[in-house]
Amino acid sequence: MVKRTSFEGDACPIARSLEAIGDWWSLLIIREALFGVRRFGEFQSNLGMAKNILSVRLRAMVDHGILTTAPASDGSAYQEYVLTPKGRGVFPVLVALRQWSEEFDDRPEEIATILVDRDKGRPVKKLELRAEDGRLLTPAETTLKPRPARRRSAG
Amino acid sequence: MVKRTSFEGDACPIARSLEAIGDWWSLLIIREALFGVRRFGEFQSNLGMAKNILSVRLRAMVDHGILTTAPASDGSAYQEYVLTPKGRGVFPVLVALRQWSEEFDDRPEEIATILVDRDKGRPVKKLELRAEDGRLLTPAETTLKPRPARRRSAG
DNA sequence: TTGTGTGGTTGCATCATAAAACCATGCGCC
DNA sequence: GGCGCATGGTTTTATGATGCAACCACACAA
Repeated sequence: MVKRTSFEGDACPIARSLEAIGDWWSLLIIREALFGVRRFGEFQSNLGMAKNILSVRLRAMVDHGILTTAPASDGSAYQEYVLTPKGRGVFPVLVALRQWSEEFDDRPEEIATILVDRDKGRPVKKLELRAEDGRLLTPAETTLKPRPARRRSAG
Repeated sequence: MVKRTSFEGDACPIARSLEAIGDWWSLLIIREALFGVRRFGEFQSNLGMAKNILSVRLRAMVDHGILTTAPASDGSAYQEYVLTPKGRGVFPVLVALRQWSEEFDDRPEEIATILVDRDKGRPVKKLELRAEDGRLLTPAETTLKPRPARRRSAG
């Protein structure tokens, strides 16, 4: 197989996420969707991507439960693509990517926008990883444990 | 050009991040590196990926300042690949991907590991986006603003 | 019926990826 | 000091993914 090695059966949750949204376009499509974009043509012109690729990606994300097709909404007879809760759950990933760029990009002056708290107009805080008791955690202060079996092994 | 449309000059920081780490393997390589993997062969066998691709990815990430090559460390005469601060800064992205999978994966029982606080052995908290004053923010409570110009326009 | 706009699908050229073969170096061994 | 083997890659070659352009389908209007 010279296929693009699927991570579908992988036990690592990171690999499993990448299986769904780890390609070039999906995260940008979700970014647009979070801004309220719903129509095929709007995705296409905003992202400047090929229509066939967009078509394939939208369908894949619908299959993954990230998007849903809604029959209409503003009168026109075409369907729309709206985020499911699973799709909206990608938001922290996008924020993490954004903040990584803001912190480490070699040409930060080329970054056009900052993410702000809508109420105050002030930049948001950096995402922080905290322990159950609220302690800030560095990567080294974390570790992986085997997932505990579900009670009754989920019959 | 039928190239894989580069986002290099894009003003969106998310696109810029994806330009560097948005491909199939880079994030998994960084995941391994955060676990302490440093050697070519170890990356290769842990990830089960083709050696040529690994070679290309490692070089690209070195070029991007995510990894550095260290001449040696444990006696053997080969070089190693170690994360830079920029590389370690990817950690929140990986955590966000992991948590997305944990929350929304269709087959969560296939996820093998959970991320825990090393001290207490307890699961870490979900990443949260907060305003400057500490208020929890939903996507809808955020917005984008043009980046303010640097003082003196960085003459 | 023709024309236009939206929402796609199809065809074909090109690029990226993957597997395997090959090459280079270091090292144990005799 | 030549032989085999492990490590760390590079080259070769086949195929899947991507991108552009052209085409098709449907709704609506004149």
